[in-house]
Amino acid sequence: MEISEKNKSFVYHFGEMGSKWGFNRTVGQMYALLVITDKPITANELASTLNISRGNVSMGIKELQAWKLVQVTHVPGDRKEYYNAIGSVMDMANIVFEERRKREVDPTLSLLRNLLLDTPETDSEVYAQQRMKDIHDLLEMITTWASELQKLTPEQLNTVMKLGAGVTKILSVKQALFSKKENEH
Amino acid sequence: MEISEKNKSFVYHFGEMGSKWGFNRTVGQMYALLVITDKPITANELASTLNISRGNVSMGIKELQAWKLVQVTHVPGDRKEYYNAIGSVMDMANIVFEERRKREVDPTLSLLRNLLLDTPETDSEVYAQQRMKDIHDLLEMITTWASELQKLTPEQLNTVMKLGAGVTKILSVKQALFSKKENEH
DNA sequence: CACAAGTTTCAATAATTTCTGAAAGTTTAA
DNA sequence: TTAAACTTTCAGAAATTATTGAAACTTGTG
Repeated sequence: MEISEKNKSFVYHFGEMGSKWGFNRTVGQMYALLVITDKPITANELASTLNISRGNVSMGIKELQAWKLVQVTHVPGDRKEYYNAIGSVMDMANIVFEERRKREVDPTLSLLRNLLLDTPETDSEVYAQQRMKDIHDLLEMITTWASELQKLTPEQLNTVMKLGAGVTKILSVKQALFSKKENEH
Repeated sequence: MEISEKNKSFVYHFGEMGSKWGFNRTVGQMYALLVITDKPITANELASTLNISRGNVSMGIKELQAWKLVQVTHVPGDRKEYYNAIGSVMDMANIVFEERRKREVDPTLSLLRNLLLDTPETDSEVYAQQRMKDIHDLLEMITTWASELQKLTPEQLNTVMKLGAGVTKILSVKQALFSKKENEH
């Protein structure tokens, strides 16, 4: 499979980025290539295009499947497996966030809850626990919010996202509604 | 410096987590220890408490300072440097997000903008560019949102977070109000 | 200045992670 | 049932990253 210079720089860049987001370089490259390629690709094509071994591709695909980021398809009359990236870019982001929540945030919350169970004795224990509670509450707020957002339909989500700079305006609208309702009582 | 079993498990856990968030294990441990410790700590205390070398501490502190996550203080009549974690837990989260944006997202956006400059020729180029554009737009949206949220006061932020999916309700009300005003013209 | 009390640097080494490629495993079809 | 066409596995090699510790550096003080 031939790859253009542009696509090459995209693929290499996301290889490096991947390594900061929980994948290794080659897994990042494989996924990047799958994302920008229209038709499904075989393992051998991935290997030769990226100059990596066949075994490495096999393990990388396995990992991407564990992340639910790639799909296997078959071409009639062909025994090879064809791989492609699942869903829209937004879907991908959701999957990665969700999966990292499960792998990193959930165990952290569970540890923190445990550590927060019994009451602190000394001043320094009080301090440490307060910090742990702050971390716990922040993580919980972020994950709650994220899962709320994931409940929205794509259109609703889009509306909310486009809001951008307007968040504060919404707050004032809410304020207005709220005080109005209060007055009606 | 003595460290309780609880604090030890906190510190070790955040050492592992740190390695998924852009730090290495010992830097994560050092930071975790600084975060839950009330009074500032010396480099030698960090080294002996965490069983790591003095040189390692020196490099770790340097990195945490580059992230603007720790501060140096001095005790009168003492030549040693005392370190402590800067700000609230929310401040820390903001700093880490902001810094990762600078280091990872900004270069990615700049690469993508470059790749999107000239017009695609073939169908597969059109497809690749569309994907790159989707990624670009999503990253831009997320960073816009993040910087908006950072501008909010803790209370406002809390309101927005608690609002969650309820944002859409407010939005539809806003929509209604807006079109009413339009009609009044 | 000279020295003591500290911190930083960095070459060498250790630890960890990633990658390869050959062998083993699986599946389909004749 | 056999063989061809493919995929997976995994031990060892290579590459990368983290850590140590001793030497160099810096700074404050008598």
